[in-house]
Amino acid sequence: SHLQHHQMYTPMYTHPSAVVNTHPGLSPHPGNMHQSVHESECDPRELEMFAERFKQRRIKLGVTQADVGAALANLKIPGVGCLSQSTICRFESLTLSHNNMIALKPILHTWLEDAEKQARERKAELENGLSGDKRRKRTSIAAPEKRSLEAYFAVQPRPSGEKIAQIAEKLDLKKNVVRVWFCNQRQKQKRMKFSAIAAGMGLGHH
DNA sequence: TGTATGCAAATAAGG
DNA sequence: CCCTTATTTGCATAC
Repeated sequence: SHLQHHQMYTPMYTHPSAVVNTHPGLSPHPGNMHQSVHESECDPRELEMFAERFKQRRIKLGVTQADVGAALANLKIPGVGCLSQSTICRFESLTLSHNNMIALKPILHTWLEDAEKQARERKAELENGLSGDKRRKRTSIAAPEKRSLEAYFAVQPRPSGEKIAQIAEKLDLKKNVVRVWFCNQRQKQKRMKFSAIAAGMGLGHH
């Protein structure tokens, strides 16, 4: 239960095979992929090379990270929609978790092949009506609302569903947004408590 | 103007 | 349906 360890994909010195799992004794389960397919492609080295080559080829195509992210939706792969510029950027710089890198690799690989193929065919006709695809939306909670939520949290960190609905209405936010906010706030609280303890143990700095 | 990044929403998966 | 824990992304905004 180590929170906040968003173990980034560390390019160097990672053993080719001893990765993937965050918890030695717990369930691995990234969905339920059959890791038997091709494990050679999980090699950090291989990923590092792919990411670099991907960027080179992308630039050669004259496409931006944002373009790639948006274009992924046109690929129409089952569970794949578009991604943000941020994510593409992080993939190229290997600042995503190792598992995340592995999950995204085949998708970006497909896009690259497709894009180069089209470029070859001078198929100059971009985006048509297109993609009824969904991108994960991120709500931006304004400062005033955030302050109110913090005030509610201070008095009651775990409001009932009823209370949450009430707060949501008062702040003009979706109930689910408020519910998730409280969940995330609880996680944050826990992280803070941990780092505070760590600091108290002298593991911190100062 | 494209690219990084910090902070933290949204999701996944087991209860 | 909601929670927790672990993770995956995206908005905003700094380079």
